Amino acid sequence: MARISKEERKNSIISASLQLFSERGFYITTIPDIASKVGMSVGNFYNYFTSKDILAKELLLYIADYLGQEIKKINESNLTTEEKIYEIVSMYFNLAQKKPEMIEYFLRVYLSNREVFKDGCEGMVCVSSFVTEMMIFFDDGVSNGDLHSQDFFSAFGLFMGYLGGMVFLFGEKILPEPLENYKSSISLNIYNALKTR
Amino acid sequence: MARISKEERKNSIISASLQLFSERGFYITTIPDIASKVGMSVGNFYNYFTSKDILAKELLLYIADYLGQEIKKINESNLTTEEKIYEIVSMYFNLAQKKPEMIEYFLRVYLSNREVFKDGCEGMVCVSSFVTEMMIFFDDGVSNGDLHSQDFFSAFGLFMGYLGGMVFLFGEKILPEPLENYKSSISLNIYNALKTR
Amino acid sequence: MARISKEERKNSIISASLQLFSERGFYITTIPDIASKVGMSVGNFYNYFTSKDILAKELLLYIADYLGQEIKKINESNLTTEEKIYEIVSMYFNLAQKKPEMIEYFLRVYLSNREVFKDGCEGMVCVSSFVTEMMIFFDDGVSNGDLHSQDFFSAFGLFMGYLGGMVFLFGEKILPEPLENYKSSISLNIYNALKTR
Amino acid sequence: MARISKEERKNSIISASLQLFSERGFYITTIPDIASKVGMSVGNFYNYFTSKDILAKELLLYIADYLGQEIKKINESNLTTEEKIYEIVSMYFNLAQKKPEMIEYFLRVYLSNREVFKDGCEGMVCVSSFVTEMMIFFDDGVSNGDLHSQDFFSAFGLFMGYLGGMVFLFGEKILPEPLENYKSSISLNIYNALKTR
DNA sequence: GATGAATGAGCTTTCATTCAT
DNA sequence: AATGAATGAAAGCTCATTCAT
Repeated sequence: MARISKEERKNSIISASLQLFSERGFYITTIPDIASKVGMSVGNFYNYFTSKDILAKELLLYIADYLGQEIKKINESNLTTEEKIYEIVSMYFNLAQKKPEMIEYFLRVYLSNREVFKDGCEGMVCVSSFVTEMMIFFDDGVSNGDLHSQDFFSAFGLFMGYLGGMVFLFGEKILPEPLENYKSSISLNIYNALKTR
Repeated sequence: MARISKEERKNSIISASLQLFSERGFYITTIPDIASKVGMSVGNFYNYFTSKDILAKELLLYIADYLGQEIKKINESNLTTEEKIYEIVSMYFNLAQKKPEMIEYFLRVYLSNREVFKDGCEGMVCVSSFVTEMMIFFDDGVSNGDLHSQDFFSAFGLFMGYLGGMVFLFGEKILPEPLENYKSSISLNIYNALKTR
Repeated sequence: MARISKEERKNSIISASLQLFSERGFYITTIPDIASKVGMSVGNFYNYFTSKDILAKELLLYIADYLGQEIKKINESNLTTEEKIYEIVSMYFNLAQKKPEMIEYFLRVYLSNREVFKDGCEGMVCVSSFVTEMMIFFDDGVSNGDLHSQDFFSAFGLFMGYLGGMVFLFGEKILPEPLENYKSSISLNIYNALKTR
Repeated sequence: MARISKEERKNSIISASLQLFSERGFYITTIPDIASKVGMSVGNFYNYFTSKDILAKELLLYIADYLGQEIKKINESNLTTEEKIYEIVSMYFNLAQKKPEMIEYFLRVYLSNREVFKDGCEGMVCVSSFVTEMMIFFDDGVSNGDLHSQDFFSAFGLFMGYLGGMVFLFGEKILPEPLENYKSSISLNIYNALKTR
């Protein structure tokens, strides 16, 4: 009658470490911190993840998969391109408010600790499930005639850089209004930047 | 007959640490690393900066001032708003190629190591000289009737998030073309996003 | 319908641990290593040996018994003392080539990890079955008038130190020729050292 | 007016670690043990030796050099080969009594922890200053016509294996008499084994 | 007998910072 | 101003052993 399955244990580590890493940073968070948050011994942690770096990489995959699935839903919906942009912005900002650790991990851990992800997550290897869906979104928009054709990364940089920048400002408590209130204007800015001219 | 003034010594620490922090990251870089790159003893380092964190904050001020001055020049020029956008993008990308450590420091050290800048650089305190000039740019554009009026941070997030995102992709060697080639399309995207509707 | 008796299980642990200890060393080899080589769980290992140290001591007894029996056969044969020396050398070198783990365990684990054998294998307690047969060999030789009378340990040190030294050099791949080729000259050296003067 | 030079500090680490390693074994001895025996902080230890393994290798070189020098003196003396054998045995046994840690390190640390010396001390690399002098001893004896010509390692194994074996028995407190008393008979045994036939 | 998750003490090593010189 | 040896707390990780199932 095991209460807690191995899978559940692993998930609780993922959840605890995601929070700690995104709140405090990768180097500030220690394995004892994580273990004690999960309610497990340090030694036992290593039965689930063989190193701190490997945990970091698995977290990245986890988040990229999550975001990829969310965008996939939007891609497969019957919305217009302009509406899809709004939905993506909305999903991203909602996530940033409800589970800030996911977006923060992207912004603060992944984007800045190159050395951690160097081996095993080169290029976009570990975030491909997310990037792929963004590619599909753009390709669809261009095929529809809604978006003007351009280098994917230029459009990607706009979209994700913008959203990331806003969440950063939000996290710094600099924004005068709740993220919610920016959804429309930001979606419109993005649409205006990318739409067919 | 001192060859090297105190000011020059300080500058050489700034220059060396900027490179090391942006290449390797804040936590990976040690004070001995910096001291040895400067050609100075560890003990003497502390005559110039009283802690590693304080060095990090001074670097941030240094970079924000530099960027602020560059944007100020553009603000004070006789260019149209659209041209100014191009000039800012151009300045930013040129810098990312010639002195990548400055932009990388912004992206990788400042944006992600909150704990380091928490005390002393809350909010925008340490980057105000840069943010102020960006505010002037937007205000001017709106006054001119070139840009539509909106929450400053929404516009700021677009501009800086976009540029930061592109430089990140560039640093990851993911961009298929040199940064140079993106200047026009990105400036146009930004202009279309912000211009009067 | 148990396929594997308790005795067989124990033997397979002995065999696996002997190999691992002698190849990698006592401290490098972990109980999980041994268990996985045997194909058994870590927990179950402790049903057979109550600690790592106890396993080490049982291995020592096992090897000493084996060697003791081999020498006993030679002692009980009708060979001359000189021939017996050759047979002992030959047996030892053959073993070092066919089952190197036994000799290596003697040389590398027993001789150097005093702390492990301190309690329970003091003095010659755990190797007495082997030492006893060597004593018999010498006593017989002296009785025969073939060997000159001397302190047993001086003769024992010569014999076993010499053989151990050669096997060490062999294991280090320093010997220019196969062990085989040294049998005669070494037996002769030993005989010349010990024979009646 | 520095009391303790860097060189002296290093020597005190060598001396302390040699004792601890040979008494307790390599894996049982911890860096804190060594540091506290020297009266130094753990961190400072690493200013002198960059790792525990490197310390172990430097100790080996140190001992091999010491032994090499002692044998060199004997080689360069005007003694007969038989007398030289006695001198070597005597030197070795004296050392085993006065500075047992040196011989014990050879026997217990070097001979058994292959993994520690694998990188950097392959073959005889780290003990060559000692082995070389033993080679000279044998070559001289053969040139003189005192020793019969044979594979060097066979003679070396006899000599060093024998001495090592005796010191081992001594260390185990198995020898009925002090080492001193064995010098003559052992020298004679060695001489009889190696002399011209 | 058998399993393997769990424990926790303890290891090697690092590094910001200090301070006697 | 300059040196660099010294400190010591703390990190990541290991592993013999236990125990609920």
